[in-house]
Amino acid sequence: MDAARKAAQAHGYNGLNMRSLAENVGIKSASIYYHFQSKADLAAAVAKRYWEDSAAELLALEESGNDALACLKLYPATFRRSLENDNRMCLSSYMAAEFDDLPEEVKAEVKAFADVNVAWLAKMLLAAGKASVEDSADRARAVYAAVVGAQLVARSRADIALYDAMIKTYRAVGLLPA
Amino acid sequence: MDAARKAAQAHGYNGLNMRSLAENVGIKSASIYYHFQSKADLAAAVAKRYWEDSAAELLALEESGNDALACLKLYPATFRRSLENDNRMCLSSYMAAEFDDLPEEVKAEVKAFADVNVAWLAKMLLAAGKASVEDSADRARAVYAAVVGAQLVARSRADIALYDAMIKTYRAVGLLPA
DNA sequence: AGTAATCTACCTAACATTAGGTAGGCAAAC
DNA sequence: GTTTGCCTACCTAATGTTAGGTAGATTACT
Repeated sequence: MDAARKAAQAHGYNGLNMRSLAENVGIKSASIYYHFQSKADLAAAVAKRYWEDSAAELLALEESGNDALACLKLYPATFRRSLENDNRMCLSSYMAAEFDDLPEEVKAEVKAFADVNVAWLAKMLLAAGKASVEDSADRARAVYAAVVGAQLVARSRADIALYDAMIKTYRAVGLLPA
Repeated sequence: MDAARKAAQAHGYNGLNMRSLAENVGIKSASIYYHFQSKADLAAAVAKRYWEDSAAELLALEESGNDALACLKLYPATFRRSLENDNRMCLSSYMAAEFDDLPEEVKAEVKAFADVNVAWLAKMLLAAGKASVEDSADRARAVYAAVVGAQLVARSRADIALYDAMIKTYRAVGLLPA
């Protein structure tokens, strides 16, 4: 599943390949079917674990003694790590592009990732006094989309500095707390 | 090429398929190879026309009597149109996700689209007094990334209202002129 | 304790389908 | 009469997936 996640973060659902995945893990592709019913099933499991890990990471951040403002400042780093990891991108972002061609079961998990992130951001924005109860959800979605976009653009140039520059600008204009 | 563009906007380079493309146009897939040497060649041509059309559209906007500020206000509408068109997305954004697996010739055209858009945005931001000479490029890239991200997120929910809400928030925080 | 049954995690070999791509031919247009 | 645009009929490689089998560990039964 870890290898599958990495592959999907680099090549998407469509580019995820049972044979090379198996090869990476050191087994034959047929053996994958002992663990997962289908490629869709595998991808759904991977996407599920992906947002669960993200949720756990965000919760840990929240409970690590950092206040809401500090958490918000650290948020872009979570997306930066994908780029650091061989210029990969967020699994959910890649699959958002492929969305119309995704099996239903995968779609649901992809949505969940965005939901988890937006909900966390909304909570933090509210707690940090950066948004009101009414607009925290909207603000959170905007922040999420902007960060996702920055990652996508930076990836297409394989340039993390570009990501950093965009995040910096988001902060300068007040989309993200400085 | 028009059909290929539409297909690529919905399914990406990887999802672009010579057979169904030919079928859509009413010819056989072999006949495509009379016009284009390869799938990569076709995709490069499509991507090239795509950014050329975008450049022409932005130039037209600029020369239509609108001032820089008005142009900036209209910019998000260009990305909105893709969503209006059967929930498609920007060709360049989709291919930015697929970037590592793209043929060299296609990569170049995908980059060109972003360059054209960022350059235009930088020019407008500067002219509208929304950025200085030093930071107009950075600001432009941030705007571009944010809009791209909003389109990606909205597409994954097939919800244009979501796109509008995010653009509205970008304006509220000052990333885009209100 | 020793044997039988079952489970685990993989294998080889093939399946059907789809992909991009090619060779050569045919008909209309210039 | 050559160029244009398309065709039929393939090819090769790759895809997800299945069938059938196997070595070794685990469990159940006598």
